[in-house]
Amino acid sequence: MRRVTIKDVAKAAGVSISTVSNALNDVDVLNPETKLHVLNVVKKLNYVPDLNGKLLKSGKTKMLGFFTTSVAGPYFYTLVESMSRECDRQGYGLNVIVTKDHKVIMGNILGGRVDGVIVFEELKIDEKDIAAMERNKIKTVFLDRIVQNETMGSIIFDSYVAGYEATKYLISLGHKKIAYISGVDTMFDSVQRREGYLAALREHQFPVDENYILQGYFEEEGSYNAVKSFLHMHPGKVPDAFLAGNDLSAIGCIRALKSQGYEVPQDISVVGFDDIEIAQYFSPPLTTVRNQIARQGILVIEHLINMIHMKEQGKVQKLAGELIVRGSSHVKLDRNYKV
Amino acid sequence: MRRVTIKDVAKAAGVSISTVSNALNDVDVLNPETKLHVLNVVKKLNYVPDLNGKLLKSGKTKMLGFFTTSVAGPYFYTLVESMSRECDRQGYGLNVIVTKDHKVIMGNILGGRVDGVIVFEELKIDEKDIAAMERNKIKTVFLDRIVQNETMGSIIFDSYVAGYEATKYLISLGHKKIAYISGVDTMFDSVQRREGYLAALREHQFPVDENYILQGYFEEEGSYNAVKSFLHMHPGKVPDAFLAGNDLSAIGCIRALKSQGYEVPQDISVVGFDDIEIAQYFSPPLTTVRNQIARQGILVIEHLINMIHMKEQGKVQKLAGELIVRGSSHVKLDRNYKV
DNA sequence: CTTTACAATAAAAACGTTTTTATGATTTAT
DNA sequence: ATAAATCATAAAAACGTTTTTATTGTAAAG
Repeated sequence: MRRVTIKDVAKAAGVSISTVSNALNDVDVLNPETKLHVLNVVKKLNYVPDLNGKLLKSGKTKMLGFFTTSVAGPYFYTLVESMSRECDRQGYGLNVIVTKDHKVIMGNILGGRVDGVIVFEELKIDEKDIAAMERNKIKTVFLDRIVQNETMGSIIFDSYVAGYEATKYLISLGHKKIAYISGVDTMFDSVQRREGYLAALREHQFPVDENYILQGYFEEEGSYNAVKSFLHMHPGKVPDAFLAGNDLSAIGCIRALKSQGYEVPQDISVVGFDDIEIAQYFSPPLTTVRNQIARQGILVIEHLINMIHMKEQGKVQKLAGELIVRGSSHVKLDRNYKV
Repeated sequence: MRRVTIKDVAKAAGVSISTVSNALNDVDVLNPETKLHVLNVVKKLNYVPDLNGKLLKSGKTKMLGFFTTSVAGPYFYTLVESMSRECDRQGYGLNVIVTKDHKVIMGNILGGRVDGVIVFEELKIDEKDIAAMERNKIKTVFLDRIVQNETMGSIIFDSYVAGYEATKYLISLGHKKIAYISGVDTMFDSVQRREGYLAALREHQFPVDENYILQGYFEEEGSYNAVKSFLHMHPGKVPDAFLAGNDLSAIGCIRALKSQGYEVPQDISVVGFDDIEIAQYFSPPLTTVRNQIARQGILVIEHLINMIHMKEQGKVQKLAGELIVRGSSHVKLDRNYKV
């Protein structure tokens, strides 16, 4: 049984296909009776317009494409969920393409299957690809790097501000000796967070002690070792607080502190970044700076659709983090004051 | 700057468009020299075939559509991740449509934008819709209900067996007063699990007490409240064990129990379903029945693509769960026995 | 040599729409 | 009363491909 097309409807209704099209698309040029008649035939034949024929003519797919190497984990599903909802709200669909196949990626992007593109996928799309996309005026939003031109923008987290705000928060609790557990020095986020931390210290005229910057490699184990060996080597200068490069580091840090008999947060406050899922279930629950993922998703779609509608050119937006205060941080207690 | 089409390539290469098409699609009818020449021009002009023109002709989009009301939470992202990978492996793309708009859903399904459909979306698609899909021979796999005909199949978890087995496990630990924290009554899984639970009770001639069936709505908060108010209203009949409709409910349940001074698992055992990521990090680590979600994702795509390739007719597959015993369950201790 | 077969390429049809242009019948204006 | 404007609908073109059919020119067969 063949698909019912507009032709079949036209024949059955005894009109031309243009009349059927007009009736369906509410073009007010038709005799109301004709229109009604056509719509009745449409219903009787269970006709549903083929979207492919439609889009071939219009050139618009009403679909956005999200290209990524994975959708696993809380970051991604929150992002996808939020993007999807915003797409739906604006009458678009979201195409999630999970692949590492460069040919598939570029074929889909340049092949006109989507009206706009969201890219999260480190390193795979190189300068040449971006040039090709720019040439074809493919509207694009990048999530993992900064690109900006007429048809391309970026929405990234402001790790600098996050580091700065987290440090200021610790200072506001009365802490004076604040250590930072660094991640990987080649990573943008890690460096930015540290710079924010240093800026906050400088602003308050706190001395910057190089020894207070540990290397935790963004991992629980690395952080655990770094903190433990620090405590061992500098028993006289135990910090009031640790700012860990991410939540995993914070967990490692807390474990190390506990193993040496310190209480968190009574003796020492610890703050992390990311608000990973276990953060709230950890003991103590982590104070951390959360990426506003859902908000990022909405901004991405808004910006993309604005570019598609030519209401906006590509721009770079930085999203501030959100401090979630939980149990791992505490106002500094006077040493002589017994709880 | 207009899009580069096959016409432009033909003109630039001095050949017909059919020759260009043949060169691109590796039809071995062309003079090798001609082919090479054409491909060079293609490269020079940065021509990329428009997928829409292509699919209009072929009638194949090489896209599968996943229709759902949400992608949030570990179940969905694991499923989407696994389906995506399998799609990618088989040369398909996955279209994730998150919407509650019935018109959008049916328009996309019947509009031929995808070659196959995966549906997870309670209640929205009714019998009439299914009839329309069957009439149009839309290849479909349902995840939340049983449908079977030539072009439609289902892959579901055997929640009944899971509920039954989990309950039997609790009974085997010596528990007698087992409560069930229900999810949403309109959801197939929730009902099935409860039926399995009831069947196990009946099999052991345990009385079924309606008060022991709480409403947790598949959420931590809902479960927390349900358990807390139960303990408040029936202080005399505290259960030995709770079977929670999913892991989130189990967590809410344990929190509620702890807040009232009960120890898990020493005083009360708690078992959940799903084995979400935090299940193993929770304190205590959750005993739970694991859905083989990743496996389900692969089976879905396999079945769907088989139907598309006419290698298979619709079938119903039930996937058994797997009991993961962790710290939240414990053999029943005699009340007089002091640990 | 002429016919037939074949190879290589070009031309045309098709996919299902929307949109532009054309046509014929009324109505309005002069 | 005739030309112009309007209305309702039909016909045709277009979107970018693939596929089918047609047209060459050349080689093999008789």
